[in-house]
Amino acid sequence: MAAYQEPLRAPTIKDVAALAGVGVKTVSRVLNDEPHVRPELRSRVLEAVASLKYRRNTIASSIRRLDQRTASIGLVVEDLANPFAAQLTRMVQDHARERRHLVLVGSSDGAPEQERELVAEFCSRRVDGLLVVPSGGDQSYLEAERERGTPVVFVDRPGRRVKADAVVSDNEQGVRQAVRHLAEHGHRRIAYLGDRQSVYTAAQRLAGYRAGMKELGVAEPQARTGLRDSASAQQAALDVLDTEPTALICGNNLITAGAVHAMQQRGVRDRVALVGFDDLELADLLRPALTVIAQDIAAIGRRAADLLFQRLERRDGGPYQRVIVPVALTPRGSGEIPTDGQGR
Amino acid sequence: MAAYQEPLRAPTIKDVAALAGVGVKTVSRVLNDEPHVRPELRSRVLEAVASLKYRRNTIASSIRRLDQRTASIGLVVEDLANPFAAQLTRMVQDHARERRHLVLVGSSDGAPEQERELVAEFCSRRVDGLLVVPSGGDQSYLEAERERGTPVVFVDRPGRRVKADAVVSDNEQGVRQAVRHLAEHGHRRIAYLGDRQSVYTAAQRLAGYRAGMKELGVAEPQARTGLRDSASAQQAALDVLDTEPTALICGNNLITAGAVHAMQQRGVRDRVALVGFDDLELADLLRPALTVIAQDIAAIGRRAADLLFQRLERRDGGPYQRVIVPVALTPRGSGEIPTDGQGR
DNA sequence: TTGTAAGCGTTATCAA
DNA sequence: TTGATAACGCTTACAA
Repeated sequence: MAAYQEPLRAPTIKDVAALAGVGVKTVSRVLNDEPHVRPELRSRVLEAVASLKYRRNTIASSIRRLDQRTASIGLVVEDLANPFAAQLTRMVQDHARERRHLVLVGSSDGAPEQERELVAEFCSRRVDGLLVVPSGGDQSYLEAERERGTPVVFVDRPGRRVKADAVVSDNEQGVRQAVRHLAEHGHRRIAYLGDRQSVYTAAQRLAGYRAGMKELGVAEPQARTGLRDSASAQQAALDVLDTEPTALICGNNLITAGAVHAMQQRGVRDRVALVGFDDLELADLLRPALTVIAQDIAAIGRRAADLLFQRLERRDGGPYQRVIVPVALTPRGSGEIPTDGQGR
Repeated sequence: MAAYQEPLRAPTIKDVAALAGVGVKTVSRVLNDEPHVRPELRSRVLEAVASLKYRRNTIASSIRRLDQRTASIGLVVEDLANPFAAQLTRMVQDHARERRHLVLVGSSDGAPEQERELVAEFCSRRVDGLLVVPSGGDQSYLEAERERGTPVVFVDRPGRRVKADAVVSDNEQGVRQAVRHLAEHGHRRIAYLGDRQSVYTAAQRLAGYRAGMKELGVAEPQARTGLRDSASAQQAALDVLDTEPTALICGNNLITAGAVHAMQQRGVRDRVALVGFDDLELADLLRPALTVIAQDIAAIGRRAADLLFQRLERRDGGPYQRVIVPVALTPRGSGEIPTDGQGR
């Protein structure tokens, strides 16, 4: 009579045992592929499992098992909608899947409290390990988790005031390489546009620019920093273009987008060289196509996942490591525009 | 002596009770904000919680609680590295967080077995609900989950052979609108490039193209389908351009990228109009900038999450719904190129 | 080889 | 208002 059907109680190991006519331990043995089960009983159990559509309650099993493992890991990124974070998450997922682990993800939006909150929720769910792209503030609160046996690996930037592994890109070398690349095409008046120096990666990249320019023997490099979005980058680029640089290096993809806008506005896309940090979806469709310093996101994800699972497998994983992943300069046109005597 | 420190056992509700000098039930009451606890005891419990750094084991609590809720949901997308999936996931996360739920994510890569496997893992963890971007094949296997009380909402495409809610974009109207838009700029020779018709969205979009062209009174619309990647789209676009259309509509962003390449190769970017389905990161940096039919990913994510949580809140959520989310044509230049008498 | 009983950390029951 | 005790679904210890 009732249109609404009460949901069926999910079958338990007991139901399976009863149907198969064996004890619960035998069912447990079969489900966990433990030895010492007569083939006949095994098949009877499997039949019962199939006919009841039994599905093991992983979370119940984890609370009892000695290692308390949940076969899940937590990942905190800054913003999952951002392509870097999305690709990273995908990589982490793939590596987690190989180890039969599931991934809980959350976005911190760069806010330390949100980061902490997510970590707390993950730990409340007893994830086996944590992968964190740390926001500002410090990560000392993670010491407590680590002491309780939850390993942490930082990604993209090292954590602060906490001992843990970290996997980061070689930001400095990347920009340095960009400077050299432009120098090879005759540039010396190379300006730099960067994000706030409080951001770890931004500071590293700026350092790379300075080091590169020093190497080039340019006394007064021109760097504009503190650019937090595309619009401010565009404005800064317009200002900088007035000083007639022959080349521009942009510290991240938002800045690159702003700079391209500015260059189009000034009509100098074909005359001023441009190298951007981070690859962009349509980089090769622009004219000239964008030369970029591309991060090896696949490698970052793999190394981070490997480190985490390594610590998970043997509790004493050795000293904490900082892995530095090389970046690759990808020439597509905009970084190979020669000076043609336009600079001084 | 040992360099390696044995991880501390995480404190339990019992430890808290002992320290506070109360029974475990009282602690549980405090943690769950239940009434009938003397303020004095409450504060003693909270003190103990703080000093032990106690953190409730959510998974243990879920196995005992009557509703068996885990405060987590599962999301299966095709490929998290894809911007559509990434933005969708972000939206779902935000809405889940509002309801204090966590999100487990996985990528199916469009493979039905991977989709099933992910769903199985999620259900094994007893997620409260499922959000699924269905792959090919059918989703009848989800009936079992729904019967056991796990609601399912399909996203982007409806599931097959299973009754469940679905939230999809208005693909047909979108392309139809694109045809009208181009017609308003004088076009009649409008060609269409689309993905395999076995893909739900591709079939809908093609239907929109056909309907639009019929409305326009064009007897023989020119559609090329079956394009599964950028390279094949580029080749198809080259072929199609030989027939001298005055405008092109592309069924998804991979195809759009291929078509833009082809148009640049032929040097017709400024002469042939272009409208693409799906927005692209740098669409406004191209010259001419790309006119696109943009999906409202925020709305899709919100509606899907709302439907799911609605079913979660009252078990009898009413009849299954198919929500159709409007898309928006975003003019940026490439879709507003006039025919200039180049077409016939 | 198999099954019974205890126990994981929590919430539910119910008597005090 | 409080807490002892049972129970959740599972694994582990141990006895048969």
